Amino acid sequence: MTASSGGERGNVYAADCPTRLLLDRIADKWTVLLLTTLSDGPMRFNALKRRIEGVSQKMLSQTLRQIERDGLVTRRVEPSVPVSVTYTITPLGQGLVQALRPMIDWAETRMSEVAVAQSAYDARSGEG
Amino acid sequence: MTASSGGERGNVYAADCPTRLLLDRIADKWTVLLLTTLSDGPMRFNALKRRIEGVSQKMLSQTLRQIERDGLVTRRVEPSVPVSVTYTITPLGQGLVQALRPMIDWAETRMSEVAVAQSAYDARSGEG
DNA sequence: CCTTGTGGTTACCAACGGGAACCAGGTGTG
DNA sequence: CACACCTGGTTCCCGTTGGTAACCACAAGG
Repeated sequence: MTASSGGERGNVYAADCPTRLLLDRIADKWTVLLLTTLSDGPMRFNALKRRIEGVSQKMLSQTLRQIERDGLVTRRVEPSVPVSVTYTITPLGQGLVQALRPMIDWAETRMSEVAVAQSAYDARSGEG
Repeated sequence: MTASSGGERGNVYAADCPTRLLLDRIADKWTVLLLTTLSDGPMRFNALKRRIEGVSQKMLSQTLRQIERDGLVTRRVEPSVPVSVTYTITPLGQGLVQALRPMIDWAETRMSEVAVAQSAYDARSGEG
């Protein structure tokens, strides 16, 4: 093991550690997809819904509320004819997106290797 | 928006995109905690259970099975007296841990700012 | 009047996750 | 020999979570 690689930094392993609680929240698929989408620029509720395939209104409003509370996005309501709600990423949220980028890059570049590993695993467990 | 920041890289927004499926899997709290723990060195089942507070045997074995299938860790069974099962991270898994590190660092350094934002939000929604 | 669009909330139900019991197989103890 | 105990799981039960779809309010358009 390469000395202090992953263990003693803060204490993410304690269930009561606030960093762990935050990590539980940002290591969430809808949060990641929403933040990366919003890092492209402000977007309205239904635009987000159309952009991110498979997200339900429920999870969309719920996750948006959550990341708004965390200070990662701001919610602006324009009292126009059909009321228009725009979500904008904050500098704090932009910082998180930068931190998430390596993970997304990894998923994109290493995906094929993972697929190969999965096939090998399935073949192994198939034969016994 | 800073040109190609978050949108057109692959197409993580399509539900059928394999990268999105992989992202859904690695953006998971137990996966993140397990991989970072194992990046410190091989560890046995119950050692992992003791180290990561709050994880159930069920989720532990389930998540370990999953990341083993993904080629991120290897599972070695030693037929010793009480059978001993050791999990070791693979080079592929180590690469992912490196990619996850910025996210964890962000959580640790920006946590206080998030806490402030939450208090502000709660105060706002409380009064109005 | 009904339909379309906005941004949600709510009811209902399936699926996921946690807790604890149970399992297998050998070891130590009385 | 019976019994509890260690290992690493799996299974059962149940509560919480998330998905589906309906409903809400409001205004424009036909």
